[in-house]
Amino acid sequence: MNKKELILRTATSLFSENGFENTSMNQICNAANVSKGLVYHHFDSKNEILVEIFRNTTEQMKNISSLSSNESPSDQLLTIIENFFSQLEKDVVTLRLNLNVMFQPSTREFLKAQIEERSSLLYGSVKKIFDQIDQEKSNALSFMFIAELDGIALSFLSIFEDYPLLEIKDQLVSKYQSL
Amino acid sequence: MNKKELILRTATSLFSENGFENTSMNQICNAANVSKGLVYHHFDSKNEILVEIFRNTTEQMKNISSLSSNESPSDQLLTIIENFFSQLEKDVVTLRLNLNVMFQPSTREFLKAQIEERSSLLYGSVKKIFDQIDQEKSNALSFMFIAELDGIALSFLSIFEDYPLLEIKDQLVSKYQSL
Amino acid sequence: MNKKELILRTATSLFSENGFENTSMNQICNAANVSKGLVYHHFDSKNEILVEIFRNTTEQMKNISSLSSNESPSDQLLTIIENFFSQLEKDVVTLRLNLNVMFQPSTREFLKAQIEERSSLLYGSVKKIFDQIDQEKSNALSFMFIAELDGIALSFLSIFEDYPLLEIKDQLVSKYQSL
Amino acid sequence: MNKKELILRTATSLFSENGFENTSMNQICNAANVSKGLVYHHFDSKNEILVEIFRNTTEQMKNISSLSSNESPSDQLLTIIENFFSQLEKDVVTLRLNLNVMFQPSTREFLKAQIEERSSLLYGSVKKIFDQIDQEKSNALSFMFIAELDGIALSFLSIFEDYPLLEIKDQLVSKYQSL
DNA sequence: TATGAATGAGGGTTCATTCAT
DNA sequence: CATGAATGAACCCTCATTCAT
Repeated sequence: MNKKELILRTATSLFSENGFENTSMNQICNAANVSKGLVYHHFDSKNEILVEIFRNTTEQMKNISSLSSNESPSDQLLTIIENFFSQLEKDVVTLRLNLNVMFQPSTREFLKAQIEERSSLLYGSVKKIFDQIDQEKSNALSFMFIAELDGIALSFLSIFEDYPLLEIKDQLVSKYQSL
Repeated sequence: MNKKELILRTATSLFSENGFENTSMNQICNAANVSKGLVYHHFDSKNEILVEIFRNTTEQMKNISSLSSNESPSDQLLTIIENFFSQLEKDVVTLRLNLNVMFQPSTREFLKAQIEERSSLLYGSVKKIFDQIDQEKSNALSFMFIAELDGIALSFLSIFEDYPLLEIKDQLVSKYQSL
Repeated sequence: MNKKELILRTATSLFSENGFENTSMNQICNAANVSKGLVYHHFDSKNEILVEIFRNTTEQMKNISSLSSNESPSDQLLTIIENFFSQLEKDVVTLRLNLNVMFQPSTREFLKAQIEERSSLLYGSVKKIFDQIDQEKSNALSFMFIAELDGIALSFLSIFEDYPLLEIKDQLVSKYQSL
Repeated sequence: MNKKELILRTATSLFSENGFENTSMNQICNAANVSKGLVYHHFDSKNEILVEIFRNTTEQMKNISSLSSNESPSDQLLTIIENFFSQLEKDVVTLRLNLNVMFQPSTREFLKAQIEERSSLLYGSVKKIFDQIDQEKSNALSFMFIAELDGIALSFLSIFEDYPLLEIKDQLVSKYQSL
């Protein structure tokens, strides 16, 4: 079995559960049943582990979002919404880690480049869609659309069990399919 | 000036800037030009400082939101929106600290009670308004409304300088004033 | 009892015995019967301890060398020689530490300023004497004189028990008193 | 090129530059572009690398010093002086390494035998010369002569660029050729 | 010869907290 | 109300060395 991958997975779940700063290298080693030396053999630093986790996630996002389509604008939006909600249910771990890391000044700092890459990636593809709908307002509309998704993710993560995910999704779908 | 207040203010700005976990008691003492003993005279622990900061902010929020009104539902929403955006511009420090603290599992843990109080406070007042608009969907509409605000705050904090705050606000206003 | 002084003394003897790099903070703490935290309360880093030790020694050297005199040049040289040999016998610990630290690139690096200060201090006072003896050759003579002392210290430290310190001293004295 | 030789050379220059304790096996491997396994295939330990470097240097010294001659005592001294100064200019790396290693208690310990061998080698050949000059004082004279050379090396390494090597050499030459 | 994954003890440093004054 | 010496556990990281391939 690939130890490096194991470390990465273990770290991801620990970072997500305890937060990056509150996860020690020792915890990772113990959880992965691996020596400290090995972790540092594969990764330059604790930061670097997070960077690699982030890099991988970004890569996945790219692959998903690159599926260009010939659908109508509103259908494209619906696809994004669909992906977003299924992601939300499937991978709370990654979501929680992302938010933790983005609002922790120290981690945000050294992930800056990647965070910005992701932002512009998402913004770019959304903007392209809204350009077809309303050239003039497309900027604000794009930001609004993204803010809605972000806000839902944020609320969902905060309340979690009781969050009416389905109702909210219907709300969004009905709003954007009529465009 | 009151030393306790001074410590509180200093801690707030440091927590916001570096994150709670990355701010040491030493830093607070140095920045406030105060001895360690004094800080522990006023506060039981580092956690307790954060708790008190949070308590104060919550208190302010209560005062603001308690301004009950006889306005129409949409006007009430507009008032909330108005408050929200002015708060956004005025007090980025507090906003950043809130988000940092909410997505850090360790801090989230011991602020749980207060976080939930705030949530239900906000949800309660918003729900009351949407009940007047659409009894049936009011739950989803409330969550959606809150998600929009949260999402805007989040995006704003991420992008910051270039965020089209005014356009977004107009977008929101025009959406909710027509209800 | 002054704990800071205790730490300093303990560190000096350990550094001298094991070398700076091979003395751990743990060893210092144990030997001084003091907690790690206290050491870092008084000193910013392990390096800083060495810097302070060096600073103190430099200060002592200054006090000794500043005793200006109205003696003849050769008598002044004899005084220096006298001081040097008594120092050699009295404080092997400091001597060994100095040499260790000066020929360890890492330590030499951060003590650079002080090492240079000492060098020029010694050179300055020796040069002043040789200027009175032979203006033209005073530079080379000074360097030669210093080299002799350094070389003796070095050899003495290497061989130690069997080193004919007295004979060597006589040799030097008879050489320089005839000037 | 012979990999073992390559490792030896790389280690020599790294040890000289950073000091023995501050050079890691990893650095050596990277600098020599060689795997860890290979280094440990050729050398039992890090210490053993240093031992072998030292052994080689000692061997060279032996070869040089064994050139017995029928010259006059003072001419023999001049030859030694000549060799010493040319060595000084040619191979600062080795000189620096030697001094580093000799004043680091840990390394000194396991090189003890070789260091003593060198000392007695040098002392022996110098003593033999001074015996011809002044039987009675030859011991002190020998130590003095060696101390002068050591001291010059030491000063030279400390000051380096600005050291008046030539003047000093002249000084020495004129002193010993008149014997 | 040659590689590099894997170990684990130990390195320097930070930090919230306590307590005598 | 105010100081700062003192603690000790925990932190991230380095390192010489081993071993299967």
